[in-house]
Amino acid sequence: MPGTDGNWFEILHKSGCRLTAPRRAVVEALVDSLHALTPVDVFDAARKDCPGLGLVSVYRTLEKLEELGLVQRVHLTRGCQGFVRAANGHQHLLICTNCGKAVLFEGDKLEPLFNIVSKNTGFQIDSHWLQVFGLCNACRSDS
Amino acid sequence: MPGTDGNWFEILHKSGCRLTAPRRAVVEALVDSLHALTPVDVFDAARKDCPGLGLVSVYRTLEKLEELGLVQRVHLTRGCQGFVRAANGHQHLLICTNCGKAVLFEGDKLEPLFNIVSKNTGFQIDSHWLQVFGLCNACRSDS
DNA sequence: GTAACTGCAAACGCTTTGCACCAAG
DNA sequence: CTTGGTGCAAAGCGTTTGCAGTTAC
Repeated sequence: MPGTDGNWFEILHKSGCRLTAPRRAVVEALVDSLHALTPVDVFDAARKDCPGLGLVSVYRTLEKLEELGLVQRVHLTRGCQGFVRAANGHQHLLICTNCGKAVLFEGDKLEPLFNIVSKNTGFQIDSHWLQVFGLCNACRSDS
Repeated sequence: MPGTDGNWFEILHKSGCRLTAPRRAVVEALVDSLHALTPVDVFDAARKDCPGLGLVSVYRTLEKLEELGLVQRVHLTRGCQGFVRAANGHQHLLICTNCGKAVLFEGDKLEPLFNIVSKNTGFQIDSHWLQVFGLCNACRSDS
């Protein structure tokens, strides 16, 4: 859903943050991207808008965005340095293992499974976390 | 499933690894544990069996065990430094957010969901990854 | 004017690498 | 004897922190 960046600025503003050029650039980089981005990826992208930007500001803005639930981490086999726009409600991440494209999909259907698991294990289940890996349309055609 | 450590040694041996004291200690620490362990956790536990053990050997053994599919990473919100015994087949991880207890459960039921997602997104789905968080029986009673 | 934000440099912590020695097979 | 494994120390790298100057509001 493009065009939601106005909301992000509004949310940031409402939580007492100032809308500086470096922060704007970082936000734009993440809102515009359909891929999971590492801090350095964000840095590189945002530097085009704001050449003086420092990596530190990227980290600090990412932290704030994660705190506000606007951005979430992507966990890959080799680490969890990726960030994408956060899912709303019961959405989950689908990631292309070739190009890194990230898509959200609905996954409400898990509750029945959790009820069974809860009964069998005695756990009180609070949250879950599903990531699916595969090849996107474009990358399938290439191979 | 306790008592599977014999298999691990056999598998290691068959893939050309030598069964040294440090390696044995690291393997024992992981086989015995029902919790996700960080490299340092493993280090501490394994040092009881093998006092001269170095952290480096823990890293190197973990790498080998992951390579052989005997151990898998646990991804938590703040990082992915945890290791537990790997799941067999279609099992998934259930983790207690209080004590770190890790339990495996069957989760075959996801295929229908993936078929729908695949149809909707054009992705070819290769693998998935489900982790569930909650409180285990013991930790529920405590609170 | 005030408090939040900035970039820089230094500090930090976890992980990896180089190396000489050791031990399993 | 060969080759893989070991511990140590140092290097590496991504992230965090301290700080003085800057800027949104």
